[in-house]
Amino acid sequence: MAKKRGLKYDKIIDAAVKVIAQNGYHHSQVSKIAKEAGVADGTIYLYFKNKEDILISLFEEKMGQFVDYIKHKLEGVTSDEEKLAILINMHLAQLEKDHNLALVTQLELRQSNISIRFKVNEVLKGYLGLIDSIIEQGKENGSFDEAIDTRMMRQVIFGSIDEVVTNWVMKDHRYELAPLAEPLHAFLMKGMISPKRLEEKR
Amino acid sequence: MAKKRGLKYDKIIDAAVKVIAQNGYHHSQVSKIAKEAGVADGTIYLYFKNKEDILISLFEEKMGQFVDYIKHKLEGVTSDEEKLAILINMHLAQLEKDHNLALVTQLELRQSNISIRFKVNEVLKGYLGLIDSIIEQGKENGSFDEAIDTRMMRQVIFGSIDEVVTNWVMKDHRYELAPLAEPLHAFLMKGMISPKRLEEKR
Amino acid sequence: MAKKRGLKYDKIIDAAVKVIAQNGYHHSQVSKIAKEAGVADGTIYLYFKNKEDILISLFEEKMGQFVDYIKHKLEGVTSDEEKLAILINMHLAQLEKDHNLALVTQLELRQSNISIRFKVNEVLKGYLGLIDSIIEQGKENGSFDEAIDTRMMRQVIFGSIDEVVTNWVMKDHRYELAPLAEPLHAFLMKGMISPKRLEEKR
Amino acid sequence: MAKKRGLKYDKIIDAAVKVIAQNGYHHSQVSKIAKEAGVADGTIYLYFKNKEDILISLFEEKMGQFVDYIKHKLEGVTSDEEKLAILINMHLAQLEKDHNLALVTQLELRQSNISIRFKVNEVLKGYLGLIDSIIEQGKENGSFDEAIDTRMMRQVIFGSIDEVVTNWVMKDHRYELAPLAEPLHAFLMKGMISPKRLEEKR
DNA sequence: GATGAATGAGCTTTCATTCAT
DNA sequence: CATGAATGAAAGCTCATTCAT
Repeated sequence: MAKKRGLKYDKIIDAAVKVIAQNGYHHSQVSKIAKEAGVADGTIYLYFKNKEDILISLFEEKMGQFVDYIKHKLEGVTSDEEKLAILINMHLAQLEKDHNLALVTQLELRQSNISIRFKVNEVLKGYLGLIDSIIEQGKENGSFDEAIDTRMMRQVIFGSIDEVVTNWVMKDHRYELAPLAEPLHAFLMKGMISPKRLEEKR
Repeated sequence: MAKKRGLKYDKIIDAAVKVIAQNGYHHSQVSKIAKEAGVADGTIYLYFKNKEDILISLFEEKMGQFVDYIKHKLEGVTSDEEKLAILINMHLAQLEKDHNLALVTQLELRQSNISIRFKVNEVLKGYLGLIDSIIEQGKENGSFDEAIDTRMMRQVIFGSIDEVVTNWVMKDHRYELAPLAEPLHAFLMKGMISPKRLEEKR
Repeated sequence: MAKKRGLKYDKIIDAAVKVIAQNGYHHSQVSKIAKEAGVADGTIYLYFKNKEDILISLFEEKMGQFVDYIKHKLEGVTSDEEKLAILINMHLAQLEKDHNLALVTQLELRQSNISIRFKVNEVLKGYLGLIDSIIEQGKENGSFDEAIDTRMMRQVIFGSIDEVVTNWVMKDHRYELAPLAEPLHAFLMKGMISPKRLEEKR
Repeated sequence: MAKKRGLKYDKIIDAAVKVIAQNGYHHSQVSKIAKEAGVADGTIYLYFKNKEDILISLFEEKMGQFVDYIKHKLEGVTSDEEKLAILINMHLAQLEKDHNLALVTQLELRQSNISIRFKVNEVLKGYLGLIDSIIEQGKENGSFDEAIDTRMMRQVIFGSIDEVVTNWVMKDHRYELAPLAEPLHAFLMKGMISPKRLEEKR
């Protein structure tokens, strides 16, 4: 029933990001999104099951691109430390490039009800899995401290980045975000680096 | 008009925590909270300006107690490292003690609209300021690395703790939370400790 | 939740009969009924579960009065033949007195969906049971032919009266209805009278 | 514009009967009927003016066949009493043979709005006229009581049969319908038979 | 202070119908 | 003839807030 492809599908997704960023989730009526997309209200329902589905699809779509892009950037990189650096950098850079998207993912998407939150988390798993795999590989390669619990390390990494971005959004994007990647990476590395590798560095 | 004190004031706050935790934010009508509190719908408006005000007051009230309690625990503690350990420990322990409150602060409160988010952030500033002061003092005392930006360090600390708690809540409190304080503290300390102090440790 | 009594309850029922008779069921918006009743839209939902519930309650209310009234008229009547005469007469006379109600029961109420039809039938059972008891008693008393199946006889009686009323409604009440009671009764009696009683009559 | 003939015309009519019987009138969207008929939504509008027109045409078509078939069966029958017996029998037997059609004519068709009801009644006139002509002829031939009003007699006949069928449909076709024709006919005849003929019978 | 009946604004979704291809 | 993607009007119901008692 709901077609997940087509020119209008993309138009509606983009309209939704814009309208929700501008008006907030609770004031983004379907009719407003339709108008912005240049389609009739009913057309929305040819492409999406309901209003919730717009939100989830929006996140799936953008998050998918996001993860794919980062994976692409990581290809060929051998240093585990650098991998983490690239991930943090891309995360901040991508959201800095699209203020509206940042607003939606950091604030509006979290206003939705819990059933959406769970679906969002499902989508997020792809990204969290990516972080996990970087950590695991680093531990195997002897780059990262084997003693550290992967889940905890991932929570610190994702929680830190997320908090940094949210603070930036709530401060109205008044400062540059990407430059915060380097010190954040440096800080995290001090906690993650394996004792042996630390020794070598001296 | 809205009195911020009284027996019924407290009853309503506690009813709100319970009702929101049980039913979710979007299904917590004012009438339901009134019923749980054992007062009439209209009575709510003698103590709170509107529904938003219940939420914000709830957070102010609980967060205030939370911060006061941690401040109290920190009194007399001289080691900066230990201060941070206590803060993390208290944070996790307090929320583990009250599942309902954890549900409300980690998930439900964030579903409200942005104007509430900003007011909640205002309340949160007291707690974030506490973290900042621990960091600053630690830097002054030579316990923490002076080179690290205080804001970033606070974002990492708060973001990490918050992510750890949210994961625990979304996993239905299926594991113990407080034991996660120690490894988290250890991890963070590796990134924060001053080079000089690190040297001494060897 | 839905209060089945009160001044406004009656006002809404009466408004519904009027509005539905005038506009037809599908063009009788809840807001229109509320306006006619002189209450707010939301007030409707303090007294009725939903729009369907107005219809069913309307029928319950009116049918209840209808059956009670006929039962009252039958009190003290001993002749089974006369009982049937009174029932037919009352049925036609009552509906003739209230054109709007006749319109609603004969046409509009049957436009509703099947779930309503079944509930309406449930309410109707009280009336059909009354007819059944007249038949049974007549058979016991030797007034009516024992050989005739009660259910079939009731279907003929009710079906005939109903068809007569519906024809009158669809002909815009352009002729008098009550006078049709006598010939209808006479006709039905010829089929129902017991052979023995018939013999006596000669 | 709307062609009343063609292969697809019949396909759509039959699809409508099936879909309405299965899903109920209010859940029988044009698109569903189109799908069942194996044509595009738009094609419906090449054969029918609008949705109402499908319903009316359906009834015209089926009712026409129905009346033709009964007329055919009545050919050559000379006894007026037997004519009525055949009519009742055919009426019940035809609907018993097609449960879907019975569902549609007895319940679903009556859920449509009043303008349809009037058009349906127009179509019904052919059948009612047939009943009328049997009555009139019977009165002329001295078989039926001349004193009885033809319209009333027809209302009793049609009302009774209709009620019998509706009861059967609402009881989910749980018993056999055709066997009810004989007692119904016998009952009606007792009221209709002319006094003179009755005398002869003794 | 306390009550709770009443208010009425606000929005998602369906589906008959059209028309460019 | 046939298609089916697109249209857009239309309405039931909820719930925060008020105010007469």
